[in-house]
Amino acid sequence: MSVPDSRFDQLISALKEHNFRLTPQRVELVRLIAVSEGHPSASQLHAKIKRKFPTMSHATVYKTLSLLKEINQVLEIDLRDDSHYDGNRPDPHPHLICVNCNKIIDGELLIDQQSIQRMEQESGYKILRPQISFYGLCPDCKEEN
Amino acid sequence: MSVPDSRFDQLISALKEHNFRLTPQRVELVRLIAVSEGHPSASQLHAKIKRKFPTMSHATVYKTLSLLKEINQVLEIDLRDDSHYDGNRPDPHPHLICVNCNKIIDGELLIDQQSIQRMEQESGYKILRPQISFYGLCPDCKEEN
DNA sequence: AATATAATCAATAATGATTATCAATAAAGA
DNA sequence: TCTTTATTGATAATCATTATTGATTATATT
Repeated sequence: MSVPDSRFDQLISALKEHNFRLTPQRVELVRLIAVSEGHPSASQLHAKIKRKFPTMSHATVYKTLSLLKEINQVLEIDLRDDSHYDGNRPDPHPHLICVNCNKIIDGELLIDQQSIQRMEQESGYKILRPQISFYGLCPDCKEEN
Repeated sequence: MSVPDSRFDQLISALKEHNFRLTPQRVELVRLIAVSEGHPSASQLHAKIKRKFPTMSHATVYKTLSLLKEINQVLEIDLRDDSHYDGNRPDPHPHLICVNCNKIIDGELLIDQQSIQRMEQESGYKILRPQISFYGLCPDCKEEN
């Protein structure tokens, strides 16, 4: 009870809370997300899940990721050719994205909650999902110049 | 001299500085960007520029926008189906994007330069272009629930 | 001016991630 | 077990963006 749930359990609970059905495909995708390191793309997740569910289609992966995104359990990292997902840290945080090799890592940046509230008040928007991307050069690609 | 250049002049100067040629098509696109209000998409800019240059192709618009993006004169706002551009405020600032009607407005958020430098040091990345998007509901769409 | 070189343009086709459709299937609760 | 209805999966469609290529234009050099 006082022990924090595993990431897997958190995700499953979130799906239940929102009355989404727990299909085997979903459970497996959630498992993959929970154990994933880094920031896999939809295609990469699809490739992995096909080992257990050879008939799994792209559309299903996309739909499940959309669900999880909507209930704020995964962050989407919009790249031009290929969205990636962060399933281990649902809290808003920035990503550093290499414009040369596309490597993505988590960034640490204190996001002032008060500033966000002020922005909501001034704009009248209800903010649902922050997406903070810093495009630049990773250490390796920085040297290649 | 002490009077700040117009946005148009700034953009033209930036292109010159980087030794990009000033073709009539580019000058016109820059003009459209300088006078644009809001956050036009590549298609919208293309539609406008076709009035003066009926043969202008999409590719040329994209290439010119890419140039301007690289020299940090326009911010790209990556939406899934359709990138939009902010050509009037090249300084990093957030955008509020309605997930329902796609309306985009500028946000005001003080981005602590020190935090960014710290993030660069910790990660080893060289940050070139921040992109900060807050997805949510605009005032109109907020009510429709 | 004339020529050589390089940049840019425009038209077309190709790419490829994402989404729509819809019949078949299966989860969840009675 | 039965019923309801969300979900799945196969297929095809969409559509922004990019690649390609040959023609055109600007720039530099003589």
